[in-house]
Amino acid sequence: MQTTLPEPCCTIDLSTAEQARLVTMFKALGNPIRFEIIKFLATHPQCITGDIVDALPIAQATVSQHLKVLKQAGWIDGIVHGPATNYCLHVENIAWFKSKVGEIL
Amino acid sequence: MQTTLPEPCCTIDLSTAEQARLVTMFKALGNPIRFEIIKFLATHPQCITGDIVDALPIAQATVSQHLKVLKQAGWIDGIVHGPATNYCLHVENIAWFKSKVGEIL
DNA sequence: CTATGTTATCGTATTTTTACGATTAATAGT
DNA sequence: ACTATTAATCGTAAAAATACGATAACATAG
Repeated sequence: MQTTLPEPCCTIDLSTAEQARLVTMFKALGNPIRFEIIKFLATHPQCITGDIVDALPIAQATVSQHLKVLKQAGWIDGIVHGPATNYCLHVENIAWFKSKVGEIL
Repeated sequence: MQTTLPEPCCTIDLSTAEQARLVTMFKALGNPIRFEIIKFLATHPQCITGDIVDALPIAQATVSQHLKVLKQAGWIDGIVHGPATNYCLHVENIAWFKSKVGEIL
């Protein structure tokens, strides 16, 4: 009953680095708190860490950790402004993500 | 130096259930092996579990587990055909994912 | 220089994910 | 019914993610 492996119907053009970057972006948004942060930033552009902390039911240290993950994944950008940090969505990377997902799926 | 929380610039229309579903889909693809499986299915439509196992460097039990995660997340569909299972991408759910991501980001 | 406000990092406990071998389940062929 | 083939599930060990309090770092105000 074993069928031979069908020939590929097409190829996907994606470098190892690009694929790793995509997986990292998927992983970063695969967490309810981080998704909430992205949603918050989408509706509240240019807010500081404290605003995000206030909007969430978790400790400041944990929020900071999640922001780090989102930043390293490329979803957000943090600009230090005085003692505070302004966070915003990284529009270029988000566009790249959507474009690549559209190519593949 | 504390700024007041800026007013939301817009709202995002997303039910709790939809948001949970999106997070689950992001999480499922946030794993290198599962991403590879999706890529494999995109280029090799209608193959069986064994084909996927052969294409990956991990044990059959682990592949089966990953397939379950992808199926529960809605990325793929498994149709039992004799002793084997044919897997394919769940095109409707994928379209839904892309559409929602486009709305939000 | 000191105090304050803001955020990041450290150390750690708990939970979740990942991977494996072994076993079970289910179907098809003889 | 018996055997072979295919895939899912079980039990479990190891690794990674998540959350917290405490502390450190850094800029600004006084």
